[in-house]
Amino acid sequence: MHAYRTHTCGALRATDAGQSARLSGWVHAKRDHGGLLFIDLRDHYGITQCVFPAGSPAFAAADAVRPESVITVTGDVVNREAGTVNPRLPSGEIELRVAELTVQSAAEVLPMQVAGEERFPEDIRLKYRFIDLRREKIHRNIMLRAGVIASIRRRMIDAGFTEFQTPILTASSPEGARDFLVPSRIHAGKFYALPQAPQQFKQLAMVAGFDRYFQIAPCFRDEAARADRSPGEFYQLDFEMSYVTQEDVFNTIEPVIAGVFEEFAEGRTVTPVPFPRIPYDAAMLEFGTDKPDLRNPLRISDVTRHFAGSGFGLFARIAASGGVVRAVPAPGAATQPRSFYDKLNEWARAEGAGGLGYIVYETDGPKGPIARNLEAERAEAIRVACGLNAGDAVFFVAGKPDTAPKFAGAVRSRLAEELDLNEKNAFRFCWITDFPMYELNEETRQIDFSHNPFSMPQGGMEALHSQDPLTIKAFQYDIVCNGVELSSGAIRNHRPDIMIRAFEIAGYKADDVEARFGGMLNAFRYGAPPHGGSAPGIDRIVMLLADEPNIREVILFPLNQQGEDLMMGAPAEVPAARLKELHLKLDLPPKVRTAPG
RNA sequence: GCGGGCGUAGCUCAGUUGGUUAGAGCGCCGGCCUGUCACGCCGGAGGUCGCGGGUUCGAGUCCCGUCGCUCGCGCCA
Repeated sequence: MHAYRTHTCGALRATDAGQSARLSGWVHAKRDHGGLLFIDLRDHYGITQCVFPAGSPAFAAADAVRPESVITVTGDVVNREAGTVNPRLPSGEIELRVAELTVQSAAEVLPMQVAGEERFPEDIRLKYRFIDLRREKIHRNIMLRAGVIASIRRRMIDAGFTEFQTPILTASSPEGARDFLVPSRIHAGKFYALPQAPQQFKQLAMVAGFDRYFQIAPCFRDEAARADRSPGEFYQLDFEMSYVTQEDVFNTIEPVIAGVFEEFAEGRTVTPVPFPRIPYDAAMLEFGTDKPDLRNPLRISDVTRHFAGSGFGLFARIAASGGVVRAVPAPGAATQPRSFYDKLNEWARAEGAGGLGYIVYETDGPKGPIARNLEAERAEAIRVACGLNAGDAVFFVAGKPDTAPKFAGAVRSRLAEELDLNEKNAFRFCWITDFPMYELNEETRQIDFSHNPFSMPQGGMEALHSQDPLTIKAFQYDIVCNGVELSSGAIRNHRPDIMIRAFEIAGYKADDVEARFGGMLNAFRYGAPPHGGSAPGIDRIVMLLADEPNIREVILFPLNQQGEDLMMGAPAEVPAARLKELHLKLDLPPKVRTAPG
């Protein structure tokens, strides 16, 4: 018989009754009945109940063993008597009658329990992650993550992509977030940077003629954490394709994403391909955000013209001074009590809005403070414009064109929650397309790139010379699922002349561009294919599929919000000799935290 | 960098208007129990109420500061 096990703890069934078996695993739970003792033995595969009858030699050993100790037990597989079968356990028809018990590793008293569903504080869970990961939910999440990544690899390879590894020790990225730096020992005073994304490498792979690249790529950014953003590092499905238009990219990656979600959907519905394509401007109008949750059926409309010159003075004045009025429908809300409207108005004020006006369309006409001052035909026109019927209501957000639409988006989310309108058990995807190439920096009054400066402007060189920069769109797109931005991508600018002009508009001189992005520009001078791609976030995909609001629930060994590894003790101080070797001298701020607590 | 919330036993939490010896459940230790399955029952140990200062006859409770955790803003190709 094998030294540790003949079966796993999830393997034995009624058909195995009569055999002898050896199992190894953790003591999940122990139930001592005096003359009879049960141990639920757990491993990666499942749980098997082990019985230690009175007087058996293993009884005393079982009595002494603490939960989460690792033991090996040998005995006979027996059918459970009628009435003692556990239908919640796959192995619940049998149990192991133990004759021999060996303790492989005795556990000390635990800082947190594995059995049960008690919640434990994050710092304890992270410090004892190896115990936390034994718990069913997170163990399953990590296995889900592995399954998702395997599925992505299979589907990408089937779609003709090749996986490459790009450097981890590389040069500082030209844009975006703060880099993690690694000092060079050989080159005094110089630093490597960890890649924020393999952006330039994948583009260079296209220039090198590989046609379709992908990688489950680690990315490093020295920025603050959020619930849906892990500090320091994360993974993305980084991919790039040559000789493609934006539609080619969409048509290629949609089946991969939809396929992965369908594979792990477990009864939840997935948007069929092709995913809806929503231009940025339309998204900002209808949803008040560039990452709309399409499970929410509400659509915002612009009703500025209905209030312009109307009897409702407040909105008329806002309309006259260049402001906008946005309408958020609230179907069926006419039956809501007055407190419903008051509560929302209070919330709006707390959020910094002036308030939240509304019209309720009763069977005998429009009601509410606004309706009293608004001409009946205008109220009727708004009803028609918003597609409302008697019994519905509509809320209004009025203000400046840059803030009112976003707040209307918040109202849309809030109303759907309050009225319980969001579709359940669904993954609703869309593409957001046609992002603006540039935006006006409110502080400096200068024109900045609004997203990636390496995106191809729509209209190419001609647009850059003839159009108002703020009206130029880029071939830049996001995938959004249930209000979560999964990825952002673009058709890249592969033409040095167009790139220099694009940077010129954003205030960069040609020399600066050459100095900062010379490597890539140079590559584009020796024959570069038109190319584009994207990079969906792996962690966020798994979060959605696992239905977890916190990204740390889908990462094996995450850092805490302060970017510390409480288990390994990172970051850590290093010996003076190592610093000297790296030509570094510390210049610490006055208050240095030496030890936690 | 800024703001909200939290901090009481190993863990989850309760703790009245500031009042005398700070509680419960889980866990731990001991005892009882032959069919439980997060077993049950009885008993026990376990506390610098995050830390420091202040107000007060008296502080877990009020005030100030500070530290930690967490959520958000800034930031995030």
